[in-house]
Amino acid sequence: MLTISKENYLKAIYKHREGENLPVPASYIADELQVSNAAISKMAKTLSNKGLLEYQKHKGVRLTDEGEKFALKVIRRHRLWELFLINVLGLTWAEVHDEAEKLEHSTSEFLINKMDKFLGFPKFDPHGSPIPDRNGKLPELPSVLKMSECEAGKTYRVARVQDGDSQLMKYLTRIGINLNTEITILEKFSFDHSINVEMKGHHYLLSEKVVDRIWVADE
Amino acid sequence: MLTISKENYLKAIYKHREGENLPVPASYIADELQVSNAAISKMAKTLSNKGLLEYQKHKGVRLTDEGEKFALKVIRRHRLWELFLINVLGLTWAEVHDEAEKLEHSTSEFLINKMDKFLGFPKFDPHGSPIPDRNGKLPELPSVLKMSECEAGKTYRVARVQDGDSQLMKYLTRIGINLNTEITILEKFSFDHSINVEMKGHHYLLSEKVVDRIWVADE
DNA sequence: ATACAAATTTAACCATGGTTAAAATAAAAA
DNA sequence: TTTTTATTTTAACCATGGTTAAATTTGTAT
Ligand SMILES: [Mn+2]
Ligand SMILES: [Mn+2]
Ligand SMILES: [Mn+2]
Ligand SMILES: [Mn+2]
Repeated sequence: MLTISKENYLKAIYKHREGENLPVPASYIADELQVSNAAISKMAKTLSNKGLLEYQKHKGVRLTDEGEKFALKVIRRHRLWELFLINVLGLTWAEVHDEAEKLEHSTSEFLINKMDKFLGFPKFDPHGSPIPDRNGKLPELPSVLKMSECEAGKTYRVARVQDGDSQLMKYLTRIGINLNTEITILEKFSFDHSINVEMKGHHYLLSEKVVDRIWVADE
Repeated sequence: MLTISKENYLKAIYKHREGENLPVPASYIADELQVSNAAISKMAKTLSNKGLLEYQKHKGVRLTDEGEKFALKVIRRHRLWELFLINVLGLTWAEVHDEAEKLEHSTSEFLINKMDKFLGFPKFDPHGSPIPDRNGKLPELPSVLKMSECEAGKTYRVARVQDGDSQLMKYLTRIGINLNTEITILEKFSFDHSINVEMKGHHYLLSEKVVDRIWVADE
């Protein structure tokens, strides 16, 4: 069994690339986990000695197959917990991430499989992120694009949002953005990358920070 | 927030006395937490400096009011999790303790209160142990006696069992002992403290180890 | 009262996962 | 190509929560 710290490192590394296995720079991990760069260098060695990372000095780290397996386990637990807390206990979009961040390290394989079954073997979590199955296999991903790359004039459907920032989640809830919400792009402003949209009869000017954290699909 | 270790220490100390606030010997805690006596001495100082324990060398430790408050919070989380896992996910009597032992340290006040409400503010956990409410108040305890102190010839109802040993829990399940099971004491053997009982038409010889971990009430 | 045994505490040590400050390396600019 | 800046690594240090072995205290028998 890995420690909580090690699980968080592997998850952070996986999240950065999510798909392609490109080297992840130390500073990204440091930022994500809120620790110093020095801590990353040290842990990179440790995890690399355990065979979970490929690590060459000054070249960032990459997950080995073994490392990826562990990362996917943690992500599976995280995402199943988020869905479970919403479906069963009625928590909100904005509330589940922080709870899942802790529960993901205290959940046995046995328990998470029970939860998975209870939920009907879901393929996506409440933020639209894919849930690895018990073998670590991800579902086929729908084709999505970042809202910042949308075409003006077209209408899209929200397919995924970046969770983790509960402020952002509250804001989205507040203005009524949820998974599958239909949004029409009215105008894109290149000087600050904000986007003017129409949604349920209302107009909103969404800042760069927001449109960079929402993925949409053709309706 | 306390660390996982500190939460476990406080819980272990509370569990030893469960009611009267008598000093708890170091060796009991060491045994319960599977650490050395030396670790207990050190932690006793630490927790006493934090105002959670009264500690005088060679005289054991006692929880302060503050310490007891924290212990009860951990116990609340533990017992609510056990009930939740049985009621919602269908885990068994024998399975829940170990899961709860980990989840109890990763559950926010917010989440545990949601669970409490979801379960209908239960007063007892699946093993018959009382659940502290959100203010740390315990329900009134039913009058029970240890099975080892029962009278031959009388019939009792199982009111509480000591969880924590999953082997024991499996054994009890195996022979059909559950909360509220009716048991008639046939004969007590003083030479090894075993007891011969009748239950659902079957006879069983229960060892001292077993009868010492079951509490019953008059039917 | 003395000796012995048991329980407890101290001392010295260790692994883990952090920190800050300095050194080294890589990348970007001049 | 040289200089400057940004990133990463190393070094020295620290807190936490463990360990074992030795010393101390307490309780029990003689
Ligand atoms: Mn999340
Ligand atoms: Mn986490
Ligand atoms: Mn339990
Ligand atoms: Mn525990």
